[in-house]
Amino acid sequence: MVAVPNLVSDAGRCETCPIRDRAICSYSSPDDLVELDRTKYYRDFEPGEEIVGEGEPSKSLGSVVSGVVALHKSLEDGRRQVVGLLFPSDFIGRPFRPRAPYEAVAVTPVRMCLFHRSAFETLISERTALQRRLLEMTLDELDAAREWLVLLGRKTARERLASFLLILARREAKLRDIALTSGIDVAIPLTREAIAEFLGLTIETVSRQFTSLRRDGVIDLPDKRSFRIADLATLQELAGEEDFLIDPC
Amino acid sequence: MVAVPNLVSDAGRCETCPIRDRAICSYSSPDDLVELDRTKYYRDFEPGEEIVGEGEPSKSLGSVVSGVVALHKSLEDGRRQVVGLLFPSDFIGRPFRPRAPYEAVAVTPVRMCLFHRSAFETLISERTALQRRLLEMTLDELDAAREWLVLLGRKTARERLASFLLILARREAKLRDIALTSGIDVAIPLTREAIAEFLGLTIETVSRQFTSLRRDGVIDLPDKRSFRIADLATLQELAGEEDFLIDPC
DNA sequence: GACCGCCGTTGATCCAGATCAAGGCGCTCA
DNA sequence: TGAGCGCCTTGATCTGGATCAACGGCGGTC
Repeated sequence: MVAVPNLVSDAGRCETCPIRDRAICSYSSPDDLVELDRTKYYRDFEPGEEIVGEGEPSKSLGSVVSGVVALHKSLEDGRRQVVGLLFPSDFIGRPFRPRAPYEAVAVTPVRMCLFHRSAFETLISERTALQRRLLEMTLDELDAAREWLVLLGRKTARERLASFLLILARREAKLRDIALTSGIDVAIPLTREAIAEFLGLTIETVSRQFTSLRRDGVIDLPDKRSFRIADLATLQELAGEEDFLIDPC
Repeated sequence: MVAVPNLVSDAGRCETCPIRDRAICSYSSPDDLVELDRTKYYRDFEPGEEIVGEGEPSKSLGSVVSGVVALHKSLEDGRRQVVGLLFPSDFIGRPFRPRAPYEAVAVTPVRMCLFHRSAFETLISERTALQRRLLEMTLDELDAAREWLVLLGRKTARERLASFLLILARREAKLRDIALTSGIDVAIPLTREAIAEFLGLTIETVSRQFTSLRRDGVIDLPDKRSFRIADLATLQELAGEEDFLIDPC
């Protein structure tokens, strides 16, 4: 631990950024990029560390560079629901509104590319490419949230887990630039508890559904933090939607 | 019934529009407004009439001027979930993406202020006030959708109905420009079935919860299409969130 | 190398809400 | 005026997932 443990002094320039072509900056001109480069800063977070507090005024906002972030909302009595799962290139924060209506927590080690709120609000007002990209990303996230409403409102526990596993598998396939087929091995970056909070279930039910899908030959479970698709068709049928998208990269 | 029954030839100009100061045009300059006025057209829809089909390429998009619109998504076996309830000034449609991932249906008689897709995409690219406003409205809708995720993921049937009734009551209070207090009378513009599809419940459960809230002195039910708040504090406590917003007008 | 704490699994039981079933009420239309 | 129908309510029963409880494995630590 050093004095300012999480501030990354120089982690690279925008041109070589791994999320350059998918994040909020992807429509930005070289000229814009110089400005972004000057204004941005990186910060790292430990698993479990809070990135934005629920209802707190957040001073900064920005993109996930690496790792996984969960957005939580809670009821007073402690019931919790994950309302969003963010992967690299996803954007966190609400320009033009100081306080976030949810809590953002690092699920894995996370690196964020951040802007101070006021600086970002200036940037986005002046650089229309940024605004346009943020609008598109927000519309995609809204579509994804609405898909999730169907899952929470109407799907069974088994269907929910199948949907979740397919999201992870699609991400993995896209990342490794391979087709989504039976046999693919996929990492599960969440604990059973986080999965339960995401799916609107309890941890016990999630565990039982894992076991049940394995017993029925839909998936293999080499260990607790990964799975292998044994029967893609069945998994897709269970998930109930061909072109499901939660993570609109 | 005339030849073109739903097209409203001249229903007014933008300056006198009832949603002028809340809709997507609310940041638009007088100059912008002239352009909008020239491009827009009105169309009326009957209750039950489809405004946009699920997965269909939609040729137009625009704002709800009056009435209530529900956004539906369905699973193959017919399970349905309402993923959004839109009131006057809310915007329907997805610029830069031709097909809607949901079905929009008029719940009451509805008047829409519409633009042809290509005309709107040109407009929004040229007029940054429009784009900025659409971004804000989309961010608000995303927040509202995430509130709804908590409702569907974690709330009981009773809490769900209480949350729904409070949304209606807040709208009514704002519309009539009065404080939200016990005693307020509120119209219910939805059938029990539509409410059930919104709350992720069955029609029987919704009906039972209405009866139960009435029996417990939380609400009165003068008739099936309205209610009166008898005990606001209890209703709010049940809903579980002080500053709940689903309709971000 | 024994203890502890965390995470996940499994079993037993319970219960909120779904499902199945039967009317009731207020319309429209013949 | 009464048949038919849409909408809603109420009752009886069933069940998927929650809850309560026990335990197993595994990594860290003294």
